[in-house]
Amino acid sequence: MDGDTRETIRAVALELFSNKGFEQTSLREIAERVGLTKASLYYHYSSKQSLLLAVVEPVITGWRTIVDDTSRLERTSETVRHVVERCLDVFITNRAVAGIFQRDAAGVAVVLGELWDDRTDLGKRLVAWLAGPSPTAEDRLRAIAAMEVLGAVLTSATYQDDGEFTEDELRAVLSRAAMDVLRLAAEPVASGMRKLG
Amino acid sequence: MDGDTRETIRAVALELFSNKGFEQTSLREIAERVGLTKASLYYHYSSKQSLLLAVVEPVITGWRTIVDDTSRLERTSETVRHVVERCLDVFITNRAVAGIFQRDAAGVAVVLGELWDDRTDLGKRLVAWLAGPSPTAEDRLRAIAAMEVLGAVLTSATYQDDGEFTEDELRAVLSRAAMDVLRLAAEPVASGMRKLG
DNA sequence: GTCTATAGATTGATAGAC
DNA sequence: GTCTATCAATCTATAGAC
Repeated sequence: MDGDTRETIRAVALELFSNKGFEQTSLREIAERVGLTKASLYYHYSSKQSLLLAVVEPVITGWRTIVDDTSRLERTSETVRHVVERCLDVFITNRAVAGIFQRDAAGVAVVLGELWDDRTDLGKRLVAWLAGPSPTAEDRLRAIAAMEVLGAVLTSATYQDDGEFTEDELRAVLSRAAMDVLRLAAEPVASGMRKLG
Repeated sequence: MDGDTRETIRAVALELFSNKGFEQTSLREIAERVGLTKASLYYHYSSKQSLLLAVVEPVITGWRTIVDDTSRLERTSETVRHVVERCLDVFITNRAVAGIFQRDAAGVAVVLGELWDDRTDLGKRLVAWLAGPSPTAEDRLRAIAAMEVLGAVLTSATYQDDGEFTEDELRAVLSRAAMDVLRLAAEPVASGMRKLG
């Protein structure tokens, strides 16, 4: 267990970046927490930027996969729900990284450069798909709002002091709420008429 | 027109803080833009923190008023809609300040200290009211998600490259979307049965 | 692989002349 | 009220011994 050090550094960096923000976290602080000196970090990562990349890049890559898959799908009530749930899973699984983007967007954008623009473009593509073909302004705004709903995965912790929501609650409630925003909620069976549009 | 300088500084700071983030904006940069030296800024504002306060405090105070007013209201479909719309107005009117909170939360939280905690508490109180009395986990999560929907006022600009949404579109669409998330959407008249719960 | 020591740059803030 | 000059702190990053 020796290439372990590199991974330990990455884990500590992820935690600190996520809790305090990227710019607010110094390499000195990371080094202390790992039990090394600042200089030793540079043996494992050539710069603070490369450390951020190690933390962030795999998540963006995964995100890209989802968006690419999505663009090949026809947009129906079922596929939208499927995509929404897949996005939720990414948000839940990668809460920490998503938290970096959310809490320190300003600081991170500068350092990530093109990769940040990539991330933005992926968001745009996803929203465009969610909004459907030849969307009205309302369709596009609701697609954006639906993505915001998924972001509640991250902010929910702020509003709860006594324990968090379970992952199942987040998944179940937020996917339904997002579908509501997109006006694709399943018709309640009791009220008759299964298909209406 | 001489106390103007102080106001000019504030305006420039607001713009830069909002676009680049608080920590990412140096006093040197603000001074250059205003046409002064760094040292001269300190004649008008005693510190970078006090400059941030001048930008941010009035908005938080306004926000507090809304939340205080709200807690005195009984929660009905109509009052919820009213509160949602009032929140939307604050978001729209103070887009720039809200953008500071959203894009550089990490950097701003440290400097604002107790005032940041105040802001957080106001958010919690509003969400608690929106969730209604003795709420389930779903009620609380949906209240949080509804607030996120209002945040689309800020992010919508990111997703649009060709022109922005009008304020009227933001107001109309996002208030309806938030009500959908809260499951308080007006019953469509055509489907009969006005009151169901 | 880890260390000490330090370079080089930037920042928030102050002193004091005008 | 604005300036020049400077301080002290902090940060990323590098050099070189072990």
